[in-house]
Amino acid sequence: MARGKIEIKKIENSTNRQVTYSKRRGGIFKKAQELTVLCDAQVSLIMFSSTGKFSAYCSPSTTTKQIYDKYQEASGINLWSSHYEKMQNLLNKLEDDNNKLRKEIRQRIGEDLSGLEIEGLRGLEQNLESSVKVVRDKKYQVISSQTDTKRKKVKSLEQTHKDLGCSLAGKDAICDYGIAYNETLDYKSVLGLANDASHIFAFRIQPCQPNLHNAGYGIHDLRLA
Amino acid sequence: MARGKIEIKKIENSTNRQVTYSKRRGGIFKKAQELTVLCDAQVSLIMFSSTGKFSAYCSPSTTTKQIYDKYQEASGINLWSSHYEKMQNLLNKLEDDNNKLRKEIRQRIGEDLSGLEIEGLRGLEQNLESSVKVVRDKKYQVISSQTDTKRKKVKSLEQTHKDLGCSLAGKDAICDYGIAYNETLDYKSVLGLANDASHIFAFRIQPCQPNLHNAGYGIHDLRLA
DNA sequence: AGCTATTGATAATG
DNA sequence: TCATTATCAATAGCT
Repeated sequence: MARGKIEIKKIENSTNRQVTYSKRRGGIFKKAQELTVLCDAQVSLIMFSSTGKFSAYCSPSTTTKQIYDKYQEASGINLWSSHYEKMQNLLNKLEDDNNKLRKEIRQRIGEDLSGLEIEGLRGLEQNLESSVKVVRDKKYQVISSQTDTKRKKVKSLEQTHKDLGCSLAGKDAICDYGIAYNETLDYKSVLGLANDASHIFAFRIQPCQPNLHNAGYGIHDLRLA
Repeated sequence: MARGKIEIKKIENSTNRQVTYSKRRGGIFKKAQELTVLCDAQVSLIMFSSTGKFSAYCSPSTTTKQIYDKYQEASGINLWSSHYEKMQNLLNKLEDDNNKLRKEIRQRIGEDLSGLEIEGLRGLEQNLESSVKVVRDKKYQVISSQTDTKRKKVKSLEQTHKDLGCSLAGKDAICDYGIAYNETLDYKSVLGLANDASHIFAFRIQPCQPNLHNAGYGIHDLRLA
């Protein structure tokens, strides 16, 4: 040191602290580099200032990662195990969940029933029947809601027409609206002639023909983990 | 330095090199410690001598692992990226799959139908009906197989009885066997009075009463990712 | 950033 | 390895 020695304790003046940090950082880096050359050593030096600025030195013959890997071996302190193990556990859990979910779906679509006894089959059957009922009810609900909407729209149009005084031959006009109404309500969907949205379900299957199942597995292959 | 300056190049004399290493190592550690205190810095210093001896310093306010983690962030060099990223990707994919599977199951049990249009509902309904049919067929198959087995067993027992010459009043004996047969065949399961195996399915639900669904979610909570 | 008086580090030696 | 010490290097305080 110079111009008087200093006590080794935190420099409270922030500017002085920063200046000293810069100077001494340079000094240590130089020392590290000299040690590397003079003594054929491998050095890794990482530092963060009080403001969070980071600097690092590493001997040219190696890398920071290598030094830390060697450090782990030498010290017996495993730097990654906690992270790694956590991830591994989470991974295993997710894979396990996934398999259970896939198996459940497979049973729900009528595959892989061999593991089930009579009680299980009964339970599954009842369960599926309940589900069908819910879906069917929902479907009817949607249909009737759609029908209502269209009907109201037609009525509203009729009213508008009347209000405008556009008097065509009354009977024919109503007849036309009737046709419009029927065309607007999507016949195909009500009658089930189209099934365009079935891609939502991964399984567009014929459960009695297992060899055909794969065709519809767009999203998940239930056989893989 | 002292008693004459030295050139910064590898010290060839091995003993001198070792001595210098020891001295300078102490010097750097002292400098690191001083920097830590004076400037409130965080320092990690790891070094290996040419003979493989390792020494390390770390600021008391932190750990080598923390410094290393910070170093990775600051430098942008992810030192375990190869392992870590692969795992992270796999993890994300599994979580994604998981969510899709859960959603699919939720729809298959009649929950979460709000996202489906009329076409989707039709598809799901048909799909579920197919599944019910498969399960029902399988159930009947199991039942009849069980029945056959029992029937054969009874016949075999009758035969044994005859062969042993244990002649009770013929008619009564047959009647008794009949009762035994009926008792052995699990009535409860055939009639659906018991449902013991339904724990296989996460959902023992009444789909029309969503507030009751949770009760049966033994394995997976489908609402969580 | 430079400067320099002063202290600290250390090479050579015992 | 340890201590000594003559030198050189690092740097605190100042500009």
